[in-house]
Amino acid sequence: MSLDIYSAIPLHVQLKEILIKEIKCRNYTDKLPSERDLMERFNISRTTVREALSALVNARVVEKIHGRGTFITSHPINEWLGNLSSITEIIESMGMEPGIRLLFQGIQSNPEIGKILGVKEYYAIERLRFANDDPIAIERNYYPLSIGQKLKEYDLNKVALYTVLESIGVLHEAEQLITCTIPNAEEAKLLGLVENTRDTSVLKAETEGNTVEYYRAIYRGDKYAFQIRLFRNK
Amino acid sequence: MSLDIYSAIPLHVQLKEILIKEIKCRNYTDKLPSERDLMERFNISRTTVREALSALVNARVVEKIHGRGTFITSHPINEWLGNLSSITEIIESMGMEPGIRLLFQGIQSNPEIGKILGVKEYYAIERLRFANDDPIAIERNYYPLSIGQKLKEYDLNKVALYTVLESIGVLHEAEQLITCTIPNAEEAKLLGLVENTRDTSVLKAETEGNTVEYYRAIYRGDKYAFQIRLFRNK
DNA sequence: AAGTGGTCTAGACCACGTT
DNA sequence: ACGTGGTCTAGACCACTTT
Repeated sequence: MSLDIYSAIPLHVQLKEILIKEIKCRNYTDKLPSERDLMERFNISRTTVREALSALVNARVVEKIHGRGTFITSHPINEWLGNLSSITEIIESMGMEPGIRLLFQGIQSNPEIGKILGVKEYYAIERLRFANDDPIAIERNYYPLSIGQKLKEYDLNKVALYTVLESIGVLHEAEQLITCTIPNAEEAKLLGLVENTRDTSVLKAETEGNTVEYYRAIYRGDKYAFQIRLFRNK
Repeated sequence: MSLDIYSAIPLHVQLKEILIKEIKCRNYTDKLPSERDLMERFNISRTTVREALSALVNARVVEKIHGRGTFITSHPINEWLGNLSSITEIIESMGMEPGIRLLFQGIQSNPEIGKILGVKEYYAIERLRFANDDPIAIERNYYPLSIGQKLKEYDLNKVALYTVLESIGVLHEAEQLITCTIPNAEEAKLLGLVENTRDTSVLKAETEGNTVEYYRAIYRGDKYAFQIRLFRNK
């Protein structure tokens, strides 16, 4: 793996992505190579190395310790687990009935997403989430094709996804590839329920006298992931 | 306002703090000086300027637009205000009675915290927060000694802190130095109410049949601040 | 003493947006 | 054309940690 100095993608971004991949592949047990090592290995200046590392520090992927080195904060799998079923859990805890409708299931090849996942094609599942019959979010999950093959057999209109993943024994591999989004402002409007207030990160919906608020809550990796927080007003 | 090159505080940190101050004092209506302007004004390299600005971008205080300049995202003071009293507000909005008990008030000198604040000694206030007589959080606020001097005279068992800060006219300076934490797992256990579930960022408490959940929610500035979200389960 | 990250410089060229 | 931020270099010295 090396950098392409003719690429339009900045070197520090390229390096960052390589490091993320290597961390995910467990190439480092705990500690990353030193900044000067990376500098030599990729033939770039230390500033550029530090720029890449800064992004990772910022994304909480690694942590720097003065005089000791750069360390992987934790393998992010466990944290993901909590999020997988959280929409259902939170809706339930509000005394509302969670619902799911499958929008799409099959192979996709969006280059932007493929780049993040590190593959060309992937298995996508898009589902509309409900709380008391009110659509509140679009959830998207992306998996490697191998896992998608196994998912075909299940009725994803009813079953919680992570239950399926667990039952076919691929929960841990699958986790790293999942992204889950709430609607952005445009999508939300299409759903007919959301009014953009301050910025795209805080949305409000009025359903049956209940004000439901959405917050950006979880930052993961180098891209945003979203988790829903519901507040029932009264 | 200028930089002290002999100070132990890095130049980019000094610059960052000056810029924060100037933003809060409304010295800029919308747009910050260009990187090259700041470079000349403070006699530092552009790298250092960019390092300071990066921290502000990261903290969502400013936003950079390629080819146009660096812009203030929004005057961040109001948002802070919301957080200052948010614990009280949220408890009230749940129909519960908020309470406060002062645990400690005085000068402290924890090196770790001092480092964050950029001083050796600081004035600390630790308060236990209640919802319906149930302790739910420990709140810690740190201030420069000058402000602490003035805070001594108030009964912090009763008064909302930000009301005091406002009345003595130091709200704006104080803001940057406040940190507010919910109990970590260990502390929570000492409070006798919380069971750690998945990780330290999600805690649950069962009080009088109500399940209360705590979430890390808000990232502000260069350090973490925390905001509590309560969910009453029916 | 050696290795690590932290800070800082001076200068270069590129890409984008406004005038 | 000009000003802006974006990227990148090569080198320096400091502060902290381990050996």
